[in-house]
Amino acid sequence: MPTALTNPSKSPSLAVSTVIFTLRPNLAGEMKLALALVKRIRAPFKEMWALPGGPLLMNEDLAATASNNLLATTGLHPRYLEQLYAFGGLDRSPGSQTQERVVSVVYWALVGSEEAAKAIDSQNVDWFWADDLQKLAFDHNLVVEYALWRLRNKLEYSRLAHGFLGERFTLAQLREVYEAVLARELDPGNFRRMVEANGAVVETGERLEGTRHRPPKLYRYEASIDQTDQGPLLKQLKITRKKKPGATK
Amino acid sequence: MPTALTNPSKSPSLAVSTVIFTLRPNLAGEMKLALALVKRIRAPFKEMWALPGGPLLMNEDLAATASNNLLATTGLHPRYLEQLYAFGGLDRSPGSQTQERVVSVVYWALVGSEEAAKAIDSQNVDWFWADDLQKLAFDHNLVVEYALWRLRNKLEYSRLAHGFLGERFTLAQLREVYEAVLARELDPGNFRRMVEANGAVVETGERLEGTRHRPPKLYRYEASIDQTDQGPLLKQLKITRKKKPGATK
DNA sequence: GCCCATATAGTCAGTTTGACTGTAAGATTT
DNA sequence: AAATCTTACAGTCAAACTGACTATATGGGC
Repeated sequence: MPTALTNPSKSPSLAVSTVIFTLRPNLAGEMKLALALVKRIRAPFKEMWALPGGPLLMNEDLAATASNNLLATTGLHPRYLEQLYAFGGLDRSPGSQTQERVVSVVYWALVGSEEAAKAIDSQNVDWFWADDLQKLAFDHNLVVEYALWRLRNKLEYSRLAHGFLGERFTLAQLREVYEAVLARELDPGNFRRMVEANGAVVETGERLEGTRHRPPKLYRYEASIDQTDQGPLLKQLKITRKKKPGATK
Repeated sequence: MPTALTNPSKSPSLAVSTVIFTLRPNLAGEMKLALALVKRIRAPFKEMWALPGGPLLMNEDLAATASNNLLATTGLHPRYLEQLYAFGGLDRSPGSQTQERVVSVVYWALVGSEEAAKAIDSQNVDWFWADDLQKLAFDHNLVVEYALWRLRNKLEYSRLAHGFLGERFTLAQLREVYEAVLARELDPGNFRRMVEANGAVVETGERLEGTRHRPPKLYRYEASIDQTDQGPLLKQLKITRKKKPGATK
């Protein structure tokens, strides 16, 4: 029987994995960035933690596969989903000479904090702090590191934070998201100035009552300003909403 | 015989395509951004121009496939090569119900101007201006648009321009690259200030002789500063670099 | 009422950015 | 050889931006 390398006419198979981020309060009550991992139940890397994923099916979009996978493992729907990278090295799995070679298209996703809290309920799925990660299966440490880097870079010039928050939020809550993702404190005044200058966040007119201090205003994202910064790729999605037959790109 | 959609257990096959950029002088002698396309010789989209590409072989890296493909079609070696995106929609090819579904991992590459000039010599391969593109096969117009967007965004905070230039170059030549890629004019003084502040470009001590005006200094890229900005992905290749340059005078 | 905690507003200096002006030096023209 | 042309290179100025900081506002708890 020919091994993978002696049969180069056969194409490697495709899988889709997802780095699922959320914010969770730690023991001290601070919001920290966490991600969902699943425990492998078979070789290779049996018993180690890994990113959730699965094969790409013939009748499913890449993004749909990621989304469905996310739903299957965590029971959640992503608030944000973006392709990260396609990993296709020859040595991604140990003993790859005799095994199937797999190319993984990795997505990264954000899920809301409240949903995430009550979501996972399985021995083999759990949340882990993003900044203090053990050795994971395959090349998943590198994958996570890259996803973290992308998340932190994109946060600045997009409305990514919305993926962690509800519809209405105070500036302090928004700042808390930024602080958790960037893993450093931000000056409240300067943060307010930055957000107001951006213009993507507007007042709702309401205030959050019930605090033991001055009630802060509630804000929301201005829907018309969608600067998620994927460049021309968003055209893909918007155009698919059009009617089916004979449509031109 | 089951078609693709009725046999979802089979995984889609994998291809690698590449957007190959170079700079070429137009009729007026100005450097403009161009890209290499190949003419399709069979259906679908027969006779239309498309991005060069081919299937992913079992014993080749994703990047190696892109690089080899580039060499096969243009006879050139890339000066820069980076993964762009994995395109895997269900409707990428017309009549996809009865055909193989293909997921394309797309790379984008830079090749030097001089090499590019004497490279392509085939009826079915040619250079096209990036800013004035006809309708291409498949979803390749979208792919090119995205590659263009990435190139323009990355140019600012990396040493991408090196991919178009020789080892030694004047600031005017470097500025010409920027102007061609960004498709707008830049102030020479401010450009010089920006480059000097960055620190990745240093004087060689030589000057370019033979011009009909004051001879400009020749510069080169400082090899130690490699800020191509792929985040942690570079660790894959080489274990180097830790700090960002940051401070400026 | 007073105090406390946070919201919100404003200040200030250092840095960056775009537009612009001035001077240097080799080649070409007269 | 002097005038002139063209680009290299240097410097100025104001507006915008940034990080650090101070001051005031306003509810709840006492």
